[in-house]
Amino acid sequence: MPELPEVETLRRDLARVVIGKIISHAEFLWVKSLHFSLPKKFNAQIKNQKIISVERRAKILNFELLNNFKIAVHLKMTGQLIYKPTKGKLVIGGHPGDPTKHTRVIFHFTDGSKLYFNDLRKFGWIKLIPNGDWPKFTAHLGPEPLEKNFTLKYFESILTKHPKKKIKQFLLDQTLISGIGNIYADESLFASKVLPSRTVNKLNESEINLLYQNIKKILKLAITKGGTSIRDYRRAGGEEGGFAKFLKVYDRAGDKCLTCAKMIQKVKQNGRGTHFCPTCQK
DNA sequence: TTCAATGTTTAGAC
DNA sequence: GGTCTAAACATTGA
Repeated sequence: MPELPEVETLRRDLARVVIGKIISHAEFLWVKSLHFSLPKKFNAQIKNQKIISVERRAKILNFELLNNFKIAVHLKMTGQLIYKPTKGKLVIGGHPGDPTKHTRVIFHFTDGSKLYFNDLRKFGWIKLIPNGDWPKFTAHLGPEPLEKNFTLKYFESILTKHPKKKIKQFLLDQTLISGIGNIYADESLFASKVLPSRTVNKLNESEINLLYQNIKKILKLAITKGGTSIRDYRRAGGEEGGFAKFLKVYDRAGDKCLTCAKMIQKVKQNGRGTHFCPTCQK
């Protein structure tokens, strides 16, 4: 599921409803979502703590606590964070307001509202990170593509350092740029008329410039639409994101290219499903 | 029924 | 070291 636009959408959704709330405790239906920490220890640290902000770094979402800890959440492929107000219903398969069979963790707030962490495939994780450990915890992540430090100059410099890599795998490398995943890699390459299989050192100056601009443009647009729901991704209220209908190649294998009407192709490239138009992309 | 596919990350192999 | 594969896991659709 979630790439930068989806996590950012969730961050905004959740910031509106959980800032200022006090956590009473977390309930673990699947303890391994905590990875190698223990529920007892985790709960001791978060009990009665106020959430002061909700942040995002790459595809990681953080709940900042007043005691200088962060609850960091990675949704990996199928994670969801669904907020359930004290009153009112929530719409996600089944009875409104109930946890699903994939609910792994429930955060309980003192006002009776709840936050469900659902994760079908159980790849996602929740960790408690002291603020002081955060820099080294995120040290491996490249710059945010929508921040000022992601300059064209930087983009060119990392391209130069990885001349032999295929451009799609380059875009997916979180140590170089953080937040791009399979959907937005394919979409950015289509918009730039570059085949995913192209080698980095074969890109010309105008293609590099176009790709740089398109990455930012598409990520921003996807955020304004609330991200892309293909299967599992949901916003904090349980709704689907609105960007799926704007996809040009991702999940459109066999459909007509919207530019040239030829069929969109799908191949497996380095283990990832990869969509492209064989005519428009060179 | 069986097999391959799924939006991520990373340890381990070469 | 760079680069690639497989694995963490459950479900769905061909």
